[in-house]
Amino acid sequence: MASSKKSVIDQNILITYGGVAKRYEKGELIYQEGNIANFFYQVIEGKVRIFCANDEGKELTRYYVLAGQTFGEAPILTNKPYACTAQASASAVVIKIGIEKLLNLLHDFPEIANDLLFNFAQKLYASSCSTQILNGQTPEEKITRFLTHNKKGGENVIERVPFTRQQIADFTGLRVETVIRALLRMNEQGKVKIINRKVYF
Amino acid sequence: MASSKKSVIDQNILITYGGVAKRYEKGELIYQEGNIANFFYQVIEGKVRIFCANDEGKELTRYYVLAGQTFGEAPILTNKPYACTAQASASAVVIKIGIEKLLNLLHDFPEIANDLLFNFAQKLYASSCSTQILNGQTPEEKITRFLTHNKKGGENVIERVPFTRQQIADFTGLRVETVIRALLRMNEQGKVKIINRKVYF
DNA sequence: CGGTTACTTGACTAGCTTCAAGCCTTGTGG
DNA sequence: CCACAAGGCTTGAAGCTAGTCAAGTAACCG
Repeated sequence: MASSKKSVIDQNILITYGGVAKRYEKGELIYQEGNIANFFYQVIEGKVRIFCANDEGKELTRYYVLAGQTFGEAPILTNKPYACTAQASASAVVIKIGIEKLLNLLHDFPEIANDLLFNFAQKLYASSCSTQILNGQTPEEKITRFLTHNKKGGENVIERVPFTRQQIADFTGLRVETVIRALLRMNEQGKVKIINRKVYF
Repeated sequence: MASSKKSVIDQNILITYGGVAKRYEKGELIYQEGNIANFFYQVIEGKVRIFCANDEGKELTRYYVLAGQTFGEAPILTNKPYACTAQASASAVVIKIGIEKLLNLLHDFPEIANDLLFNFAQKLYASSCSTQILNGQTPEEKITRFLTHNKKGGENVIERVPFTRQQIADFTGLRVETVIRALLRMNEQGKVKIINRKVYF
């Protein structure tokens, strides 16, 4: 089995140092907000959604973790309870590894620690961006920021938005109806294009 | 000059590798949202406020950086424009160092890279917490989360809240009046104590 | 073709923001 | 020691708008 070049940490190395793979079915929770953090995770297959819930149970999507990417790092390294909940958003396989084992691994492979540093920097940056989204005053502003941050192409490229209105709502903290009405206004103003219910930005 | 034990990176090492110290007066901007990221910063003295502004100019405080702590790391390591603005919230001295010089430093001092990893983990965690604050539905919920995250003592300790109502507003994205009215309700409900205009939680 | 999911629309409401005005507290200078 | 300025805090009234609820319609998928 060739190691995946895209993984933050080579999965064979994770296994060698005591990592354990496990499959989670769609909707299953991997850990919950408030739980004591015991493991560091890396996705092998599928997709994991990280979200936090407020008192009324409304879930705000923080981000999705794809194959090769890690999650649950911050709480385990800072010895804090998880601040978010991790849920398999489709059938997923993840490797989990305890803190001591991870530290052994990082000790033996300093270049992985270095990779992790850059990886953390990316997450920090993404986190700043999502704060910007939530700081927007109007739904239009929040949605525009969200769409901008998630553009693959450059500024002048118009591309199909790969999110449902519900997903946009979950990322921006708005309600579906609000997202729909805001997108309609933005369509009239030419800020987005809606063709056959598909959104282009 | 003895090196400060509390600094993320020993300031003498920073200087040796080409870091430059500079003083900023109260209110002065160190870098602005959208600027190209050129430097990594560490505070020597004073306090720096990191905030992001929305289209209407309303500023959301992300966090304050105290002496010994770093800021501006994520954008420079990911080669992105700054997502926030950094402003001296009191007269402050900061050291700035370019990316190549920093990478040389990290290469020569792997243990500093390791410290930085834990430092990043703490920032990521703090970032998750501030997202939770913004995800709160009601002002009460936002304020409670903010106060909880900023408690020094344990759950059962009641202590003076070291923030003005305006500062709480800037952290939670609310308006002063809303914070005042929410705190009054929370006082009636026994969730906080207001004695002589000082808030205890 | 039938069931499920995604999207849409309208009416109503709650509550945060805004604007305006005034009060209290603290620190400073004469 | 007092007067005053400045910043922080408080209050009230009014309006806007996102949230909520309810009832649909359209697209997708097996």
